[in-house]
Amino acid sequence: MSTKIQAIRGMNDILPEKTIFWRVVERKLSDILIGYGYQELRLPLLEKTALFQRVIGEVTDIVEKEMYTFDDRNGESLSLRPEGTAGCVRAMIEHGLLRNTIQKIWYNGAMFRYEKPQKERYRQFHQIGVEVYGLSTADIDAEILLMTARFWQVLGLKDLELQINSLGSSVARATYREKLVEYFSNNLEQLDEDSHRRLHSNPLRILDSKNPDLKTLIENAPQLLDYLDDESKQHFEQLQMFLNDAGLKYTINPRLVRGLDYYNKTVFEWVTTKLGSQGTVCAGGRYDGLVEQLGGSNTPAIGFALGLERLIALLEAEQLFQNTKENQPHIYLMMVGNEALIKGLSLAEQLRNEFPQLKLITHCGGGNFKNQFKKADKSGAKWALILGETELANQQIGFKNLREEQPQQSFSRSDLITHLKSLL
RNA sequence: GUGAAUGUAGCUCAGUCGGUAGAGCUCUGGAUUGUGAUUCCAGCGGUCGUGGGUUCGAGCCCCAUCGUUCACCCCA
Repeated sequence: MSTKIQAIRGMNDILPEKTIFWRVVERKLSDILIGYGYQELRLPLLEKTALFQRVIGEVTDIVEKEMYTFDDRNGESLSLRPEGTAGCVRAMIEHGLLRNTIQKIWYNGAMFRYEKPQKERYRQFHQIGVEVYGLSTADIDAEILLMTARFWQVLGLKDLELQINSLGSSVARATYREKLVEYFSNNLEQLDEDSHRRLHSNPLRILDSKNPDLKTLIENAPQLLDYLDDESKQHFEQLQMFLNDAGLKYTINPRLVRGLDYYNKTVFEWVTTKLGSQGTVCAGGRYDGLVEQLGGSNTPAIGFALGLERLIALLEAEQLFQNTKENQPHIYLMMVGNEALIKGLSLAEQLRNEFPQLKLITHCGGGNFKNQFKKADKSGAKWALILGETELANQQIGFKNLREEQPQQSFSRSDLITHLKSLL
C-alpha cells in the first residue's frame, strides 16, 4: 500500500523466527575463528568514496554503479561500504597495526550494493570477513581453506564445492590480460554484447560467461595457468600439496577469476548448486599489493568474505535448523489473580537468581486459567508453574509438564528449587 | 541497467462470462466458572498494491506507477 512506509527495496527485516538461526551461525563461526587465533575488528559502515575507488578499481561494476554514494555536509563524497576489505586495510594502516607483525582479523557486518534484488542477493547483506596480513607463504592460504572447511563441518553442511585457481603475480596477470584481449579482439564477431563490454572492463570475466555459444571460443583461449610466473606457480603447487596432505577436496577451476581488481596468486570460491544462480557462499583470495597501494608498507595479505544470507539460506534448504532449541523456554509461570501476580513476580526473580541460565516467561496481562495455559503451550515451554488461589492458600506452587503426559505436581518454594535443580 | 512472472484478510490461497468478496490457518470467545496441545460452535479481520481509463457496472479489461519474485548483468 502506497500510504504505508515500507522498508527500502532490497533491505530486509530479519524477524524473530529467523534471528535465532543467525545467532546460532554467528556464534559457531566466531568460536572457530577465535579458536584459530583471529581477532575481531569492528569497522564503520561509511568510508570516503575515494577509498573504494582506489581499492576495488575504477571500472568495476561495484564502483561504477553499485555504490550508495552521497555528499557529506562538508561536500566530501562518502559511500556505504560495498565490501569489507577496503575499510579493514585502511584501518590496519591507519592504526599502525601492520608494522613488522602478523595480523589475523575477522569482522561481521552489513555491506551495501545498489543491485536489483534477486534470490539471496540483496542491497543490504551481511558478510563475515577474514583477513591475514604479513604472511606470503602458501601455508596460510591452506590454513584459511581448512578453516572454512571446518565452518561447513561444524554447521553440518556437506555439499559445498571448493574451487581454486591462481591469478599469478600482477605482472603475469597483466601480460595474460593483454594476450586475452588480443585473442578476443581477433574474434570480435563471435563475442556477444556482454562480452564486448567485458573486453574493456574485465576481460578475464569473459572466460566465465554462461553463454553456450561462446563455449568453443573460450576453450581455445589462452590459459591463465600457462602465463603464471615461476613464483606463483610454485606457490600454487605448494598450496595443493598442503590441501592434499590435509585431505581437503578441491577442484582447480582455470576460469575462476574474482571480480575485484586487487587479487593476485591464490583465489578461491566455495560454491553450491542449491541457491539458484547465486551459488557462491564464500570467496576470497590473496591481495599482496593492496596494502602498499593504500600507502602502507609492502605487506602480503589474504582474505575472504562469507555471505551470511546465502549460508543461512543453504542451511535452511538442507533443513539443518530442525532441532534448534536455542529459544525454548524452560518455564512458563502462570498467575491467576492479583495476589498471585505479586507473589509470582517475586518467585520469578528468586528462580532467576537461583538459576542464571534459566529461560522463564512470566505471564503478564491477566486472564483465566484456560487463557494462560494456551499461552504457556504456545510459548513452547517445557514446564508450567501455576499460581492460583488454591496454591496461595496452601503456600504451594503447581508444576506441570507441558510436553509429556505426567501428573501435575505441587511444591513449596524450596522444594521447587530442589526439584528444578534435578531437572536443569 | 535488461527480460519475464506476479500483487485479493496477519499468513497460504480461491474468486467462472465484467454484476460491489470467499476458504483454510492464525487470533478472540464459548461448549468445559482451575488446565493447554485434539474436537465442535461462534466472532474479529478487506479502500482487492496505488492512480487513472473503458463500462450502466471493474478484483477481473486497458494504461501508468510502486512493491515482490525469478533470470541476465554483476557478485557474498
